[in-house]
Amino acid sequence: MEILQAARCLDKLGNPTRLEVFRLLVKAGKAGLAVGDLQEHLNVPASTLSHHISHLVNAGLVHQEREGRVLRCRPDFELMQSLIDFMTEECCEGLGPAQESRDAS
Amino acid sequence: MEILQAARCLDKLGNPTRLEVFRLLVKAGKAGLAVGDLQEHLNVPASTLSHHISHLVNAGLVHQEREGRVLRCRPDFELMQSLIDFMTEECCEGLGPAQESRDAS
DNA sequence: TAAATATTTCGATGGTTCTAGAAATATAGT
DNA sequence: ACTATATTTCTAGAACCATCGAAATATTTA
Repeated sequence: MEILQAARCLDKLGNPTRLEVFRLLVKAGKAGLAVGDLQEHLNVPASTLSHHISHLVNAGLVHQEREGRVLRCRPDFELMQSLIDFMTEECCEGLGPAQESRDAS
Repeated sequence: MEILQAARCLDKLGNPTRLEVFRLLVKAGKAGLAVGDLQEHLNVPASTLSHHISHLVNAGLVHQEREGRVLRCRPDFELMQSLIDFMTEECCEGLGPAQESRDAS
């Protein structure tokens, strides 16, 4: 994953409401949740929620599919894993006990 | 880690300049980098850079220590690991092959 | 076609963030 | 004390984001 895409995803997940939305979707598993289900969990008006979901969709973190009257939202697990991999590899090296900045003699 | 703290960290890392700052610090290892070192890598004015660094410091992702005339910045590896753990546990379950949403019969 | 349900789009408002130049502060060396 | 270096704080404007009510759109059922 490129750094700009990572920053974009992190930015979207950096809003408490959106992070909670994403978390609820993940907890719901592959079946995901309808927008209305999310609304019941999150004390926000429909228009505000819709706005936040569209951010997540734009970033590719969530996909939507219409099922009759309801819109089902599913998280993109692969993208999330890519993001976590990026953070681990690019932003968290140096944690291991053997890691030291080699002295530049 | 609580969800609000996670959101705050993600929000701070969600800016491309700040993400790059943090990444550079991680790559530099435990020794970290001085603000001036960062400035040479990142094409931004000092005041803008300082502003971004203070966001990272406020979130606890970076610590600063004065060394003579320069301010040395070090990433908080533990906090970053906590954030990655949060994302993995709270926002990425469901990836394993055996994971399915159990039918609520 | 009308009514009900689910969700989005529109529009306005207030707040926050980004950016960057100028001035201020801190430290070290002369 | 003065100068140079390193970095922050101040200030202001532009851009962006969150919020939410109202109106619009999509779908199902009567």
